[in-house]
Amino acid sequence: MLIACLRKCPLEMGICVILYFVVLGSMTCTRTVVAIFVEMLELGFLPHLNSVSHAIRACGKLGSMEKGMLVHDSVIQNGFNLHLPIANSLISMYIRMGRLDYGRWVFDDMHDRDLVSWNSLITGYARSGNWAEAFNLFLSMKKSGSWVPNRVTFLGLLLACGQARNLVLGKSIHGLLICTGLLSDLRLGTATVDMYAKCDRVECARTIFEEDLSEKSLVSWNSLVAGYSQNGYQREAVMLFEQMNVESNLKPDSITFANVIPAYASLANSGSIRSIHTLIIKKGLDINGDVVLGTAMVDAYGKCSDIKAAKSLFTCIEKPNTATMNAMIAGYNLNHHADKGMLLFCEMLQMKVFPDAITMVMLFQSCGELGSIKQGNMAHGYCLSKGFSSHLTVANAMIDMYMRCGCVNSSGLLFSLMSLKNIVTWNTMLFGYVKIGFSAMAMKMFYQMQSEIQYKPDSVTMISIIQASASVSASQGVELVHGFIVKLGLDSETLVVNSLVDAYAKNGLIQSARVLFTQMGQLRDQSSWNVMIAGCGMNGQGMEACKLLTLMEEDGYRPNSITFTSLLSSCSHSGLIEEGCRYLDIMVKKYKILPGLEHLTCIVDMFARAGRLEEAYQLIKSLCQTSDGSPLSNCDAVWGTLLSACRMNMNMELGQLAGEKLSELAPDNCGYHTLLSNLYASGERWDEATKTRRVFEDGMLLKKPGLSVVEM
DNA sequence: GTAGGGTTAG
Repeated sequence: MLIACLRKCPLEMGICVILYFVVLGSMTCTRTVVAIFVEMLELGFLPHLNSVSHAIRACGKLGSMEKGMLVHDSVIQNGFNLHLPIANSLISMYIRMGRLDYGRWVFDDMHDRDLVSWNSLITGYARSGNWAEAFNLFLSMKKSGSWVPNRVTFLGLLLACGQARNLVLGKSIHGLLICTGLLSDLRLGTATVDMYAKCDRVECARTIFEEDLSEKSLVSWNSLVAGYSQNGYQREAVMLFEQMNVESNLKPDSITFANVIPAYASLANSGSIRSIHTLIIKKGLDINGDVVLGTAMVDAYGKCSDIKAAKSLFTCIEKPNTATMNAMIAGYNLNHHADKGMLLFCEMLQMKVFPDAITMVMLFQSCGELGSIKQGNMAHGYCLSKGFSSHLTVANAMIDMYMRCGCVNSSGLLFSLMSLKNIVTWNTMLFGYVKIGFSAMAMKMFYQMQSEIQYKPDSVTMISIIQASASVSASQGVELVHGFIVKLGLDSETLVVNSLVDAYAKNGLIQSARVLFTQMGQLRDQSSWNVMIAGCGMNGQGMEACKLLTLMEEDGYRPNSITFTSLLSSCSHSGLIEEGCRYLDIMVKKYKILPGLEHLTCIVDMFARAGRLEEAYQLIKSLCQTSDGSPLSNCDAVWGTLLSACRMNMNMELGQLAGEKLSELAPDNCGYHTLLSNLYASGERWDEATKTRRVFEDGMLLKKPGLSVVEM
């Protein structure tokens, strides 16, 4: 309608209409600006310089390459390309459309350039991740000698430095900003904070954030939160986020959340992730529409073992992308639903969401978790066909998959064929060998690794080697590896030392374990205490274990579920029944920890060892049910322990009760049926023994393929 | 006319 009217109007009218819509500025108006301009061209009007400029910007905003090129054609036909601002507009139009190649073409074709031309292209390259070209252009600009970089140039360069993690150049720009006094500029100051954060120099970023930024924007806070979060400083990220909410009057946006959520996820439990979720909704942010935010939340739920919440959020995300899929598959793998992870991968292909190298890593994890070599081989084939197998992390995941599936030779072959390896490659092989009991092989690899100077053993390597050494030459092995650890300077790593304490204790060298534990001092964490308590237990020093709990509390550590498992097991091994019961009571009443299967099994085992089966039975009856009287899930293992104890003590009556309970709870489990049958047999109650055996032989078990009778 | 910040693995 409007265009029909225009046909009858003079040129000036067209320009006025264009200006009117430019001022209005909405997307529909932008479309109208382009439509009117194209119509004017078709009607043969010679466009005015001003309207050409507006039309170019409108095309960039619209992202229409077709219209953009049409306008570009008219520019050339009318010789407007010689006009510097018009050529510059064309460059930014193409950059906005993601066509840097066209932008560069316009740039190369220009007779005259100004600082804007250079800046547009430098920033364009930096934003698209081609930082090398951004630096090259900057050098050419300096070489031409006509231009002095301004704040826009520096913004582009800082962006490129961050992406390239080029700290040397980043620092020199920082220096230039100090000399020119530009650091006080909010945007430049923030960009400097961001550059240091991206180059893993969070402490420099923090100093500038606090000392040089007199005013802080939301982007300033977000950059620093991201810096902490992405460089492994989770606590600092969370603390800064909370500080921001208290100190500044800025409101966190979706980017703030996307940055801080991974930090919360690696620190917190699912409860606090749920509260973050509520907070996001309260702030009115669109978690389903913003795929980056949604993905971060799916991942966080997965990491905190709340797979239900992860799935229900995942299904609500409107346009899930590759990262979203990867996060969901990771969640499934982590929570023992690798089968679902694999299914999701297939769905992903159907939905035409294309897998990337990370997806491949996740897929191999699923195959490894399931021990499914058939699927693993298929995934390997897919990887080869899509060219992912040259990725180092993908190849590492593949080695791990073959190891987990028991195909040691395939892993070995892959390893020997890899021209590019890293420490993770070696660690994967080492850990794989240790897990399947090939300790000698692991030790051999460790020595081989040390002969190749480019691979320096790290704490992960040493934790595998500690385990391997213990089984290779028992006590001597641990001491030998301890020596290596000291030599490598890894004796200040808590995880490594905990592992050493554990290995000493497991090999009966409780005195060495104790000395090391005492030497740890500040290095001790909660796990150190747990390991030492368990170590005392397995060396028959139950009373020592109990004393350690008191010391642990005095040291300011709160015992957790694992602590009590170790302690109860210690009491059980040392026949300390009264102490065991007391600690169970302390665990429930003082520390509000609900007894899990592992605790109950220890307690039953403790009574059973002392032949006090009746008490064990009463205890299970009272503890193996939830508050509404229904049985606790998976509590068959506890009844199994009792049944086993009954057999040892020839207690027919209780054994029968336990057996009945088990046929209710785990009718499919061959082991329990055999155990009961053997109990009857040892009491010479042959009829019942035969009957029990027949129940499960005639029953569903034999109909299940793959199940075989396990003799106990 | 050019302008800073985000998700997934190891």
